[in-house]
Amino acid sequence: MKTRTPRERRQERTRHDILTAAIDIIAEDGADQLSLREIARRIDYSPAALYRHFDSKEAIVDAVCNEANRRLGDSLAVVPETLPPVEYLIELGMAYLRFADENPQHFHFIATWQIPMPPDVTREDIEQAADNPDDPFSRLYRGIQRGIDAGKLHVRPGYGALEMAFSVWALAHGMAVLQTQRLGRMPIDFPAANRQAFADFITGMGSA
Amino acid sequence: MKTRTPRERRQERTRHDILTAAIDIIAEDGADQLSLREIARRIDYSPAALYRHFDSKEAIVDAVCNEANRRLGDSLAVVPETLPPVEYLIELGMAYLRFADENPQHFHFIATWQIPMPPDVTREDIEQAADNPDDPFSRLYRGIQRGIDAGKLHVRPGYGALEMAFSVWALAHGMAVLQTQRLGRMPIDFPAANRQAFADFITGMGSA
DNA sequence: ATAATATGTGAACACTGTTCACAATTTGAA
DNA sequence: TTCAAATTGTGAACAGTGTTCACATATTAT
Repeated sequence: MKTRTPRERRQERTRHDILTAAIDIIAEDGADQLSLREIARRIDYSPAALYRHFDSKEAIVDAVCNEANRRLGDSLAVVPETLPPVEYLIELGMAYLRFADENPQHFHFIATWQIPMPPDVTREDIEQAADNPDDPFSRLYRGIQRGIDAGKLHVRPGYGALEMAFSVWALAHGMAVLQTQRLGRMPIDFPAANRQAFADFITGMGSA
Repeated sequence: MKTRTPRERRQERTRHDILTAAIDIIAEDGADQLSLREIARRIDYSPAALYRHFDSKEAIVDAVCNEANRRLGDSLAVVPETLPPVEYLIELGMAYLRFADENPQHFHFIATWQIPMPPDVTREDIEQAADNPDDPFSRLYRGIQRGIDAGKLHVRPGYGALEMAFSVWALAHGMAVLQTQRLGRMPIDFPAANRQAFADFITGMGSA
């Protein structure tokens, strides 16, 4: 049964309207202006009606986060995987920063919101999840492994692909947070400096 | 006139009580449980009374942020400045991460809250502020400069001490954010991995 | 003693997320 | 077609939030 009933289609459409309204509010007025009443106002529903489609505001915010994460994946997808490993990792980081710069509200939202982690994540889980072609972290993870395979990144005891991926992610994330929220007005040519920082970090990870 | 009037002493004490209550609430129940009414309840005032001492909740939060920043400065101060530059920078980063790990609520608060930056910051401003011995960023900045002077860090066109300090700060900040809020349950030996990442980054910044 | 200032309060306002009894609609089956 | 069941939307209410304001009290300075 691939085709859905009218009711399910309407339900899906309403869910979509709610999320679209939420995303618009965030983009226009910022995340702290997001309220159930404002969402309801925009889509001509009563505030209580939202509870027929989402369990809570938190559920709506989670859905918005997932959508933002999907868009981040799209932004990272433009980096061609045919690039040599080192260049690929640098461009991946730059794409991450571009996303944060062009969608500051959404990025701040992602960066701020508490995402509960599944309590136990094993290395096997991560290996398997790495197959997901669109997941942002998986993209980075595969890029790191290509760098290792090409001999450009140097594995050390207790410091393998996962640790490298985490560290590079942390560098990019920290840059994005500081630039969008805090130190963005410093007299720095951020794109140039960021590119150099990525290059230095990857160089350091490749030294014997 | 160094000695203050009784009224000023009471005023100062009340301000201190308010901030202490706010910090306690954050430490005990988390930043989202911080409300003026709960602060007032704890110090036996009416909510309206807080407005005789602070302009708004935001003003209270700003003061808490400053206090948290001061404590961060204390945590960084334990790293002896007599260490060789590279080791000093690594230990400074580790101290930053230790602070975030041991005061997750306060760190999340600092990391989350929007601090408005003075609109224009010049290099001269930063050079002067670098004299402040206790400011966390200044500490890092001076450590970077020691590394440069010792020939351990390699200055490039458009990538000097300020850019290096910003990048190292970003790496540490990103690690702290991800570990305390997001990926802390990954199967990684974080202290060891973080140390290696700092070392790699600094190595990379020293390569010709 | 008196006028000026500072400090604290209760009540109210406009918000927020959430719940709930109730009505209207849509659905699936007899 | 009829009828019961499930779904969807609503207004009202509740407890909570930050904030304001007229009013009373207490402290200071003249």
